[in-house]
Amino acid sequence: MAQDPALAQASTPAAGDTRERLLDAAERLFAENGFDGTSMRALARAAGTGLSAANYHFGSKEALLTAVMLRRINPVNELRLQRLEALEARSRGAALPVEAIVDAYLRPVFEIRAASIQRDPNSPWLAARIYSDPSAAVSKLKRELFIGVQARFLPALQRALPQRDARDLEIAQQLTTGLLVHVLSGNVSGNELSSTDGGNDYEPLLRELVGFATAGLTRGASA
Amino acid sequence: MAQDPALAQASTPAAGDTRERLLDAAERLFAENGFDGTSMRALARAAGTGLSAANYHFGSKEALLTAVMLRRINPVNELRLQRLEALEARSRGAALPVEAIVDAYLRPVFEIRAASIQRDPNSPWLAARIYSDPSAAVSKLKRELFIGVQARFLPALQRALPQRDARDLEIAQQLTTGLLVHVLSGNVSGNELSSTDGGNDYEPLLRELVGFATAGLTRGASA
DNA sequence: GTATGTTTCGAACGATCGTTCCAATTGGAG
DNA sequence: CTCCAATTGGAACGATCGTTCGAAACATAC
Repeated sequence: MAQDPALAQASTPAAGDTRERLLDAAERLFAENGFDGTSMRALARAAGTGLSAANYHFGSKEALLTAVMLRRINPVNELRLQRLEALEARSRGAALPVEAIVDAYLRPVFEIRAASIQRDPNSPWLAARIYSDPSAAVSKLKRELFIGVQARFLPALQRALPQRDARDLEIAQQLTTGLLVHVLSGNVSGNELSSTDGGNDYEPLLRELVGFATAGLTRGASA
Repeated sequence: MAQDPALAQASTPAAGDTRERLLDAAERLFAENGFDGTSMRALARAAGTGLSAANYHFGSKEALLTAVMLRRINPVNELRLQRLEALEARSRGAALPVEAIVDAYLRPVFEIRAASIQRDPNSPWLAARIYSDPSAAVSKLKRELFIGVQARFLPALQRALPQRDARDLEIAQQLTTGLLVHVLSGNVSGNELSSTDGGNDYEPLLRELVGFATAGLTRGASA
């Protein structure tokens, strides 16, 4: 049956973005119901595709999870490192302010989310909630994605706080990550990371977060 | 077939502690693999019981989860409130040191775990890891169990830090809970909450935790 | 002894899981 | 047009899920 071309195009919706729609749906559902709590069927239905499309594009549920996490985390980590390097380039070897390091570590998460929301107000951004998923598949990925950046930021913190015990400082750094995860998991009230204001209303929360972490890292040492 | 009485008794192991063994196994498995990632069959096998025993004692998987969490959290919350009241009774209306409030909030978790380990070195203590479970069943319980105690501690913090904005202070309090959850989730290296030293080696980690949280809560205000 | 209520177990139920297979459809290249 | 590779949807697979059921095994009171 001869169809209107525009309609025919709609029958294969938006031409090959099935893969992206699957990623979006997976991100949202994994975040809301966890990895084990999300079925491939619910995922395919949310993406508006058939069940086998997900397995065709990603091979398995676990591979889909990996793709979801990498898509969100890689830009964040790149921006983090870029900020840190910019700070170091400007300071010419001198120790950086702790608050600047913390800001370079935390802010990119919110910035990239805001950019994502401005592109699409309905863009899911619950990826970080996945980090608290106890599923074995998640735990494996989690470490790999966090450890690289943390290892890069730790020396900067040590140079900024030479008087603090290196071991304690490492713990404090991991606690900072804990703060971030807790916020992004939605466990902090007032965490309206919604689309109002184009996702740019994160500043008060981020400020509290940076201040809290900076204070915790510094601790008695000269700020 | 006539059996040795001791052997016959062993066939019904330890006489009716099936319920407790189910709770222990559930706590361990829920913490390791999440709520959705733990099957009733794996749970029964770990407890050394039949599959239907769990449903007989608890009625459903979700009810079992509730029982697991209540068993661990109630003693902790009671001890928390008891400590806070003791502090207030001694100060006779004066504002409490922030660090003392934070200590009263965080320390009971580690103390009760240490006591639990001394009773049974193999005692599971991963209950708090459940808090990071994104399962819907967990989320529902979580708020109820946390909110009561937080609401009791917040006024004490506000009296101790009257110069801080009440709203920011509430966020900071929730961030403190985030620190605790992150530590108990095993995401902080050096978190060897193992049975060595009878579980009493938590002091360095707890000290870092209290110090971090206190600094974050206080922030610029006079300590 | 019998009777009663509690506890445990193994089998089975229907539902849903992740994955696989196959036919149908699509979009270009020759 | 034909042909080919990429993509999609629907049916089906075996496995496992939470739960239910009925028959044994148990302790206890009479």
